[in-house]
Formats: sequence, C-alpha cells, structure tokens
Amino acid sequence: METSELRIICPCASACEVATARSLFCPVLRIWDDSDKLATNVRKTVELAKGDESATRQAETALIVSVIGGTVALVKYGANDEELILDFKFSGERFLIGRNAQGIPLKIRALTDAELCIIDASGVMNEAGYGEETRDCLLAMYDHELAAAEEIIFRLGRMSAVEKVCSFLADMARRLGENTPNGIRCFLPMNRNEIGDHLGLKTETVSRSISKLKEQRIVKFLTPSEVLIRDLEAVREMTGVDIAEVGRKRRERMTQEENRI
Amino acid sequence: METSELRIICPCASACEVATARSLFCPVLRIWDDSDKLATNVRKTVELAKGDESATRQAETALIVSVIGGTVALVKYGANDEELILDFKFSGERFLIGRNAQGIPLKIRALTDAELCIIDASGVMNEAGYGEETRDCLLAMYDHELAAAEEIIFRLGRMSAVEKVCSFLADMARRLGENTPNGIRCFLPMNRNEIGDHLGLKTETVSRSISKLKEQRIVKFLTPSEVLIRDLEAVREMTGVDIAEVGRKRRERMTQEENRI
DNA sequence: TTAATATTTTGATCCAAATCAATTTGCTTT
DNA sequence: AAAGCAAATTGATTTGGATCAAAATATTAA
Repeated sequence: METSELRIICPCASACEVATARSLFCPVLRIWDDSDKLATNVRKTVELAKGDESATRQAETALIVSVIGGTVALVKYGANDEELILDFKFSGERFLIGRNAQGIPLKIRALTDAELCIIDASGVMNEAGYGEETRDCLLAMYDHELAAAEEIIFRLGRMSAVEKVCSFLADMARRLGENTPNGIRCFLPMNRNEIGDHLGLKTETVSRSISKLKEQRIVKFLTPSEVLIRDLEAVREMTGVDIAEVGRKRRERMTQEENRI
Repeated sequence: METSELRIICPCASACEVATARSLFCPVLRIWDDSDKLATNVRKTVELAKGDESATRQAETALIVSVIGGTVALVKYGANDEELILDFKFSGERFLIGRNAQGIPLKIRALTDAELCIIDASGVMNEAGYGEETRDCLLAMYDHELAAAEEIIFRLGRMSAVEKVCSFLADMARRLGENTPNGIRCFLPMNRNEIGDHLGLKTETVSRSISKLKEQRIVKFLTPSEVLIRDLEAVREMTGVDIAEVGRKRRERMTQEENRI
C-alpha cells in the first residue's frame, strides 16, 4: 500500500480499473499517498443521492472532480430550462469543470447514489512544490475533455439517430465494457431517456435505433441495461471508432496497476 | 513600441482588437517583445491560400495557433469523409489543437487567404524560465476552448434550425461585430454552406432560417455577408446569449490596448 | 407469487429539415 | 453596362425523427 513515487494518473481512467478511494482521492498530486496535506478548503467530499443535483459553485480556477462511486451526468441548461447531458461520468473517472464553464449553467446530477471528491485546482497549484506537476496534470485533463467534446460535437452535428446510438454504445463499451468471447459486454447505468438527453434524441427514437442495431445483429441486449457489442467491424464502419482491442488493453493496464500496488 | 512587462494575452482576443504581427506572434510568452528567442523548430509561420487545407501534424503536446490574417475553419472528419466545422477562427484569434485531437482527423482549412503562426507548446514550455507562465496560458486557452465547445454541443443537441442560426449569428457578432445605433453590425467571412457545415444544417435550411429571422425583424442583411442584429433582446430570449454590451465593451478593451502600445 | 409501477418497445401520425429543382440576386470580368 | 458565373433564396416533395398513443416487458413492492 505504500506508493511514494511520482506518478500522474491518466484522466481517462475508467471504472474497471478498480480504483481505491486512496488513488482516487487526489489524482493530481505527488502527495497522493499523503493526502492529508490538502486543506479542507481545497478538497471536499460530496455525497449525492440518486436524482440529486449539485450546482457548480463559482471558483477561481477549474474544479477537479473524481467520481469515487456511482454515476453522474454533467448537465448543461439552456435559455428555457431545456437541458442536455454533456457527458456521463462513471466511478473511477475524473473530470474537469473549467473556470469558464462556471459562468454558464452547469450541474452535476447523480444518476445513481454517488460520491465525489472535488478539488479546487487553484488551491492545489498553490501548494508549495506541486505547481508544475499539477499544471501538467490539469493540461492532460483539459486535453482529454476537449478531444472528447470534439467527438461529441461531430456526433451531434453529423450523425443519424442510429449512428448516434451506435457511437454512444461504442463509447460506453470503451469506458465500461469488458471483453468476452462473443464481443464486448457492458452495463449501462443510464436509462433510454437519459441517453436521449445526451444524444439530442427522444426516448422512443433511442429505443427504435437500438432495435435497428439489434436487427442488424450489431448488438444484443441481455437485459435492457446490459449490452453485448457483437460486430465490432460494423461499429467501426458506422462510427469510425475502433473498439476492437479495448477490452484486452484495459485488462492489461489493470493488471499492471495491480502489480504496482 | 517597447513593452517588456509580463502579460498573458486573453485567448479570446478577436479581430477588432487590431493585433499587430508582433503581439500575435507569440501570445503565450513573457518574451513576446523578443520573439527571436524562439527557435524555428518550435514556431513556424504558415501561409494558406483560400481553399488550402493544412493537416495537423503529430506533435508531443498541443499546438498554439495564432491567426495573423484571414479566416480559417477547424474541420473534423468522420468515418466516411463526412466533415463538420468545429469552429471558425478569425484574424487576431488564437486557438489550440490539443495533443489528443491529433490522433483524430482534424484539419485547418483556409476560408480566405490566411496566415498562421503555429507554436509547439512543448518547445515553449522547455524554454528556461517560461514553464509556469506558458502552462498558465495554455490552461486559460484550454479552458476557453472547452467552454466554447460546450456551448456548441448544446446548440447542436437542443436547438432548432432557426435557433442554431440565431445563436451562431450572436456568436459572430460577439467576436467580429461592432456596435452601431441600430444594432450590432457584423461581416460574415463564410458562406451559407460553411455555416451549415458548422451547424449541422444544409445550405437551404440556413437560408430559410435567416429569412425567418429577417421576417421577425431580429436581423437585417445589408448584403448577404453583412448582418445587422437589431433585436438583441429577442436574441437573448431565443439563445440565452446576451450580446447587448459586447460592442461597447470590446471598443473599451481596444482603446486600452492601443494606449498600452 | 402476484400486484403495482416504471421503463421500454412498437404503432400511427405529424412536422421540421433534407432533398430535388428553379429562380433570383449578387459578384466578376470584360 | 452587359455577360457570365457563383451564391443565395424560394418552391415542391420526401423523409427521419418527434409526437401522441398503446402494448409489452422489467422492476419493485406487497
């Protein structure tokens, strides 16, 4: 359990790399094995019950949010209370709420009971000796978020309903799925309505799109919230995303991780 | 013309803050008045003729791109050569091409003859003494890009054609427009087809949406590429964006800028 | 296990945006 | 100013996804 080496955690870590509370607590710092150094005004733990929404308070810099458990949705609101789910964030993932983003209506909604650790980046950067390291980690996280946002923009701007749903399922598989002999199996922690709120579609359209993907034998649903992606080549053709090796690679990384600790 | 003080330029500077080649050349560094310190392998100037596309080369870190002159579009490609314009970038603006984004098909297309200055962020960060400053500037730029991306996601996911076009025109007015007694006047450097490629609409739909906005007296077109936004309150209602004070504030900033130099 | 409720799926119809097709307007060049 | 061309607009029709409505399936509670 002692890990004192310098290490910056990949911001795209996902749930299956079973993360300990310790490793999640402060992913940006060398002092990750000595987290008491962080004053409580810099970090705080938030527990959300299913359905709760946490307004993102105004802050000087970005907030680093680690999902310790559960699933949350990052929700953006428009002029007339319309809402769109920018992205889902799963247990083990970390994400940013940018400084600018706090000027705009943005909330974290718990889709399940969830626990978050929220760190004010400015506070961390001011901790003596950790400035450059923290900035590098923040840069990596921003970079990751921006690339993900660009994928989502393309999806919303150019894809049909079926393509949107397919590309969404591929993304879920990449982040949550595990390899099986028959394809990538993945539990979906959100319902059809929430998928629609993310893809700019209505519940019925999401359901119909899923039905079409089932007809084409691209996916199979074991239960309504458990998908098996069977035809990875078809997914690649339809969405441009290659998730073929995802499961294997993720398992390798996991093993590495476990060996290290 | 001598400005040796420390200064980090706002990444959202826009065309009307008439930027000198000097100030644009290296917006992230204290050495901005001494730019020869940057080795040529770190920075390079690119001239693009109208219609040219520049593939974004692989790089270790992000690229900082300053638009010295002209208008470019940041284009993302999908599985089957479909393309979507992530955003337009105007003379005087700076933007990032993230590290991750270079793994995905992304190109810079010149909508007019254009001149760019491209800086490899890793090179700049390694310049002795400028690391922290550069990182802070990069963080500000990432933050700006991410917030803009989230606005675009909402627009594509939740708005109707008319709302998309209205919110787009509002954004253009904010970045390019100038106040007049009758509203905000703004020259649009892109055609209807390119607007459509950005909003996920077809040319005809863009045109029809504009016609509807004209009927409602919200906008008026002096020429097909010169818009006057007349009803700022209607724009705010429709899009949630308040551009009322934009022109005035921008003029103030400009004056400040000119006084400083 | 059954009942009650919520979610998902399927069906029928409608509408906004795409598509196909002219026409008009605005720019260039001579 | 006129001709030629490109861009924008308008019209007619089609279509993908929304909407309205019901049925089927899951989940939860009794």
